[in-house]
Amino acid sequence: MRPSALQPHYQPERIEREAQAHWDATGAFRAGADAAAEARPKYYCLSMFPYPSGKLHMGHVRNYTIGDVVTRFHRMRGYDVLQPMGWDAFGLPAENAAMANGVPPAKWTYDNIAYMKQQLKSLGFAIDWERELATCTPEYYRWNQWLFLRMLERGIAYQKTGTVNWDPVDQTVLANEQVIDGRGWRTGAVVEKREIPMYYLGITRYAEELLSALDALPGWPERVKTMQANWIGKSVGVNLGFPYSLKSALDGAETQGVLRVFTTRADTLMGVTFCAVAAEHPLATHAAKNNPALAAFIAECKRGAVIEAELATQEKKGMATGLTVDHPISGDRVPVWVGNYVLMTYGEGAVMGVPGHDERDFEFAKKYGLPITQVIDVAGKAYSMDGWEPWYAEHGRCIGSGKYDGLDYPSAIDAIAADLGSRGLGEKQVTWRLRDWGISRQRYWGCPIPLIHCASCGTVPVPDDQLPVRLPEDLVPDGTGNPLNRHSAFVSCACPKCGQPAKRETDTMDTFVDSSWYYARYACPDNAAHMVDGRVKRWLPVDQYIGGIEHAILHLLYSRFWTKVMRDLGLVDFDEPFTNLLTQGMVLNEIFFRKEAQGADGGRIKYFNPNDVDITTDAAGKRTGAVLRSDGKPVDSGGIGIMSKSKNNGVDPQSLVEEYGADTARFFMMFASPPEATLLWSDAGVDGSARFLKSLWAFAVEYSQAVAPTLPAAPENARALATARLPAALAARRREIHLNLRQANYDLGRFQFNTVASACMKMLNALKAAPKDDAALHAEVLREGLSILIRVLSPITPHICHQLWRDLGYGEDVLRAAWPEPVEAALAQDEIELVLQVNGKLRGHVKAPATAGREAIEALARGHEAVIRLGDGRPVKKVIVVPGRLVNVVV
RNA sequence: GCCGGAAUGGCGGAACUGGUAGACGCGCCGGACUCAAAAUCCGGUUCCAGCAAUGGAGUGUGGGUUCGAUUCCCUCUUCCGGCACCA
Repeated sequence: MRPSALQPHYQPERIEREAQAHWDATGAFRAGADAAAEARPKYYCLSMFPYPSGKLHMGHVRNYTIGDVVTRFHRMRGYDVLQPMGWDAFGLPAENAAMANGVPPAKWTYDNIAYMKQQLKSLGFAIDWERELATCTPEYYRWNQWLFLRMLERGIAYQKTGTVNWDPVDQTVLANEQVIDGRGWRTGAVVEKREIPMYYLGITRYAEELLSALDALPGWPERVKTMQANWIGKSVGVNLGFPYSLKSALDGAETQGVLRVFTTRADTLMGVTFCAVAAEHPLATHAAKNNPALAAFIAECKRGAVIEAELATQEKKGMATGLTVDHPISGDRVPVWVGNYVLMTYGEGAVMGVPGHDERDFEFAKKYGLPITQVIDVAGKAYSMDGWEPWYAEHGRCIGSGKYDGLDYPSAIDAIAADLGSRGLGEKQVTWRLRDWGISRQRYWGCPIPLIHCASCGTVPVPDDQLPVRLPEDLVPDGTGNPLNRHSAFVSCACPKCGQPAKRETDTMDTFVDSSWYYARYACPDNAAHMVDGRVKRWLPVDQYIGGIEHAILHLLYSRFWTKVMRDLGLVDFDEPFTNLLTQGMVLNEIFFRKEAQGADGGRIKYFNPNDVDITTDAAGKRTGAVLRSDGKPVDSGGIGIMSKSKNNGVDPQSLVEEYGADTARFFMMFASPPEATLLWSDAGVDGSARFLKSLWAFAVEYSQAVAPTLPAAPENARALATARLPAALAARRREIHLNLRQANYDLGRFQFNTVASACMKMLNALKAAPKDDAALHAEVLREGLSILIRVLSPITPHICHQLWRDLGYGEDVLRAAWPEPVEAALAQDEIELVLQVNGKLRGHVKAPATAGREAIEALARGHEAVIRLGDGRPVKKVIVVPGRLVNVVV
């Protein structure tokens, strides 16, 4: 076809508008659009859907550009690609916005979705928008409710109590994020722990499969699999009992009991000098009845943090209960302590204290003067009570353990477990760190839990034909508890069993429920009668899932669990939802804040956007501080952290797109760093990306007439340029093109897009440097080179490539072009240059025919001036030849 | 605290299986064009010594394996992510 006239100047705004209009008009990104598409192999490329927080942030742009590059690359390689998009639309920020602005969360959310969708469109992503979904719509969340009821029927969902943060002033449950230094974020009141009834999903039933199936996920990064395995935390040990008898304070009656503990170090059992229980443990409660000091200590422990990180870092404290239990082997009396470091949620809520061989117990014993005994000997090491040494915790042989002396770790555990078993006081056991998934949230903006509480029938599931339980969309939370509680139209209902007036459950589901199966719904978002249908079979599982590393554990684990539940219900026929996973590194930015002076209960922290902050430097250019531009007064540095609303350190990509265009924004995002790496945001360098695209455009304009009319579209395939007839200098440039193509293809395969961007820049540099002595041959090399460059670049900057492909006359639509492959003949060379090393140090280069053998190269090296000079007559000990790369002479 | 990861010029980063460290780009320096500026183009740019040829040092710290280590092993430091109610 004849090329149309290229605009003389690069006009991204116009090019991008036209390309997007073309894609819209042709329905370019509809997956499975017709029979021809269905005939191609499918490829499901999914990026984690965004929370509609208001505007896209850089993390989104990075995530979705990566997904788009993968999508477009596979499309050109012949796949029928599905890349859908939707909205993780329930959650806390909508309630916070409602409190701040008085706007209902629903309106705020839908407005945000409309704005962000337009932003996504302006970036030119190859998204099939016909499949768009939002989790806050009843059409979506009814299936959360439906599946929850199926889980309830099977006992996978069940009720028990759970601990929450309680703000006593606002009379409301707070998220962990809303607790700052133990105080409520709005009231500043000291937060209390509360035990309330909650619904749980039995993820621990799937612990074994969730762990072992990690091995069947070769397409997942090792680090994610390791994190998940550690989170699931399978440990094999011994569950053992310390018998005790208690005298009732009321009537003096003796009750017999057994304190259960779990340990992976049963071999150290004879070194037990105390036991420690959690503050919530029944023994602690019992002991506190007549012991006000202990009761006060327990109360203090219970007041403390809910968050594990805080529990783990707080000072280890304990108090004796005055109770003792009997050692299960020796029968010795062992004192029972309450320890603030013992977690009620792990194992039995009690641990045996072996200060001789556990660092935490050692510190605890030192602090409270409890005895320490050595019961494990490691050959050649001398034990001392004075200070902890890491080897104390190593495996060794038992000493000071009576009949077990001399046994090694496994045999000691076997012997001790056998003896405990014969007394009915213990057995080997597998314990998991993983806990069941508590999904109840005392919040408005979430999926209602479909239950009804009836005075006579108890808790009754909402019948399937009454689903969905619709969330009223016009409420405005005010921070004092769930507004659903006060909304009688929602709460009041009839009991489905007896018809009597009853109350609807007002807790909503954890938003992780919403995101645990959305990937399946994209296959059939329009099905009003079923959660999933046959179309899932074509698209699922997801071939490539892309999202932030911060989701490595929770979201991905919950999704895997949910998939297995759906499989066991016969809804899907695969075991794992995501075949390949790319964990994108986070986009970080600096954090600036001021602690504002406030009342007696401490200052609130106010965060400032880095865009509004100037860095001050000294004469040497070294950073001295930071000031807020608006008032010139200093702000504190909060270090570097993930871009987030709460830290106000996000950078709006919109301005970047408006100033430079989507292609530049996309190119820079890909060029700045490899996808998996953490990226500290800086827009220094955006200019370079813009310059490259401008320069590419100018180059295409300059040579469009020379290059355009002569050759068919993909000459490296259709009619190979004969390297032999090219002058050497021109052939060398052509070789660069194909070398960079080879490199780009390799890098695309491993998702290293920054070097793909580099390769494109190098290709343009090579084309610019191609000698023009022979105008016809020069034009042919350019014709081929540009066609390769435009196609390789098109997944990253699709708009400019769309336009250039047409205007240079390569074809109608670069989307339908075949992906280029390097031509072997173009890569071949007669003579190669080898690195010459003497004793491992670079001393020069030797040229050799490409066909030269080991001996010939060795001879060349021995005769080299540098080898003779540096060898200084010493005998050559060894010559190492790495074919095609280097020769190293050792003297 | 525990689990996972990262560290390379002034900056972002490259170096595929242990084989030329710093590709590509930014910034900076010098030059061309311009009345001037912007834009663009050309050259230089890890550090130290030297006019140069060249030599030495160098991939967070300290050690180890190897003819050869950014790459493998051990140690430490700092930073980032997760820790179950932010998403």
